[in-house]
Amino acid sequence: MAITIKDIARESGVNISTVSRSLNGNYGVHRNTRERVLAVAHRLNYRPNRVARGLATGRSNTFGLVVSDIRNPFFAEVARGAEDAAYAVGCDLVLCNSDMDANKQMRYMSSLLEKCVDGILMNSVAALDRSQQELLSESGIPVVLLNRTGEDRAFSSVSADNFQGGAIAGEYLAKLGHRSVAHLTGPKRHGTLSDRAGGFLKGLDGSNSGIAAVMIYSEQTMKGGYDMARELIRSHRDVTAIFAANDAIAFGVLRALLEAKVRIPDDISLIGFDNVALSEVVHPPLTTIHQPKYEIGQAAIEMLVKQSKPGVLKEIEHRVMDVELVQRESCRAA
Amino acid sequence: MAITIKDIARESGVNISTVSRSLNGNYGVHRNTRERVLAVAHRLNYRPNRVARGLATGRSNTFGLVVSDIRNPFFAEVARGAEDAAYAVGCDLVLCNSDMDANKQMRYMSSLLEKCVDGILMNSVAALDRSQQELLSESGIPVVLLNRTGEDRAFSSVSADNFQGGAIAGEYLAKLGHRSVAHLTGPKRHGTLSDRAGGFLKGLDGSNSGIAAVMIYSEQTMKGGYDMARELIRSHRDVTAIFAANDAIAFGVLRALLEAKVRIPDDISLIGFDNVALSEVVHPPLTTIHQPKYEIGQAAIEMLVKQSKPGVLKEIEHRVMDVELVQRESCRAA
DNA sequence: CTGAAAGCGCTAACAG
DNA sequence: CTGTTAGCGCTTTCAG
Repeated sequence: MAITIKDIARESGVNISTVSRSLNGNYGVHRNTRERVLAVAHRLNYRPNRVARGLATGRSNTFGLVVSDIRNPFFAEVARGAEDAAYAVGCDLVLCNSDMDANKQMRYMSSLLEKCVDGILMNSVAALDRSQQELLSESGIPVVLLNRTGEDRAFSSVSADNFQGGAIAGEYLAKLGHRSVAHLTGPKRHGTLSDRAGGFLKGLDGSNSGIAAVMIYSEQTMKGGYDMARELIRSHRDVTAIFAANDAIAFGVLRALLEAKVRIPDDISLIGFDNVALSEVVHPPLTTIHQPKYEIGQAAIEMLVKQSKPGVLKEIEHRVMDVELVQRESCRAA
Repeated sequence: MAITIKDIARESGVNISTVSRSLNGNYGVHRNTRERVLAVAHRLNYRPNRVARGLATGRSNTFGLVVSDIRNPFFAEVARGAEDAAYAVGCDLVLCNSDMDANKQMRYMSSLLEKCVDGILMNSVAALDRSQQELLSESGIPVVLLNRTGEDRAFSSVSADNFQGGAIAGEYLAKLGHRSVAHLTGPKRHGTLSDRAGGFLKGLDGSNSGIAAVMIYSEQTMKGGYDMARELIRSHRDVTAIFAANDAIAFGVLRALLEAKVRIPDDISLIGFDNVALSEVVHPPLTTIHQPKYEIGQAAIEMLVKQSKPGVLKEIEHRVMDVELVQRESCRAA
């Protein structure tokens, strides 16, 4: 049987509420009493029961983290930032993998609410549907959405400045003198990716040189990148630069071009987005747009912490983080 | 205010204990009563409070997962397997990153115990020290160690068959006709890595051809691999094959050899260990020893689930998972 | 089959 | 400053 405040109360000859007070805040309790109590607690190797405390206070000091798949390096990085931020304030994180499956996501949300988490950080399947929105609003629990700026205005969000990132990529390629470029990306209507595409076009256009951009849509994976690149070199032999909507796509492109004996950057320049760890490992090291993944996770938890403070009226907040160009070796002047 | 069994009891004109019984499917309640109660619960959109239940039952339906860093693809994969297994039995996982720091690890263990988790899965910093062992044993909570077979016989463990994996690598290289090989690995005294090294020597030796193996020790990271490879090609020009103790090291080797214009596999063959996702993406695709990461996480949680069942006397269990050779393009006959 | 009642371990008024 | 007393929401004897 674990030892409880009751034991330490008996042992130190005070009431359990005095023990509780001594253990927690510095409210009115005599120095000597507190020290005695603390000593006993230490001697008995007391370990508070956080479940009981949670039931009594209504706060669990736990946040839920719902990502599509923790194996995705992007989310692993976000998760690490989130976990560190939670650890810093004495909270912990329960990990959920939704696989972008609306049902699973719903089940996880229920489960998290039942556990009385103090907040939820998630990259939702898509804009939340009505039942999910209701579930969350009614619960009154703070939520921060990942990569969902703009939509779901009912909830806070944090994401990178995807539009700006796309624009930087476009400007960079234009400045290097590329006049025939391609953008390889995921599904056409995908918030994050659409922003990158829009920014890219805007960036290219900034040079006022009437650059043509061929857009190819597929899966936002390495396989998708591989397929799109093969299609591209078959159908558009004049393209001299490619902007891949994320690094995974870029890796697929790398592979396809390598197989086709198209040299990077000599024949075609390539720029990615994300700056995942591997991007500096591949050959040639990938020039890409850095997105502050760790900081995104961190910021999200900080928002949750702030919003979950009792007495704080939670106003929704949209935070967008800066991105930046990381020049490596996959791009050169046309 | 969330609705509780009290509300649904009042609403359906029965006692809360009947509600509890109906909800939990425990027998001893009339069909009609149960159905009526369930209907009301549904109508009121009842959501059980798992914290309260946890306090009453002493079980939290939560497991702790302590890894050094979730950004390490190996652990991300293990975590995914673990999370899926937990999800399957209605439990969830709290994620902890220890950074291989004994203090952090200790803090996390305390925190998990305070939360009354039903079990802990962890890759410990090293053999657990006395205070940690005591803490865990006294808590009586089941623990499964990752990659720690053999040591800490006081706790269960699950890991890949590292010795066997090393042996396979050794046999493979020997069979390809390599007579001068090198093993690039991490710290000399590292359980997992030592097993791989030992297996490797054994595998080479099986060919009875007196193969010489130069051993180089450094960090088990890409950087370590890079450094070791540079040292190797400077000091041992005769080596024709390298066994990297893990894929990260192998990636570093890849990079170093590429820079030094040493061709793989034409000049030097390279084999890794782990079979992380990237290993088939790099150039050339890496031949490596596959280790069932997902299954390891899964198996570990299953062991925890079994051991945490009330009434089951927990006997420690050591499970070692099979590994296998994945032939790709980084090795060729000498 | 169902109700009453006693907690699980801790916090938080409210008295003194 | 400290003790008393209610609960938090749910499970679980024990009666009936």
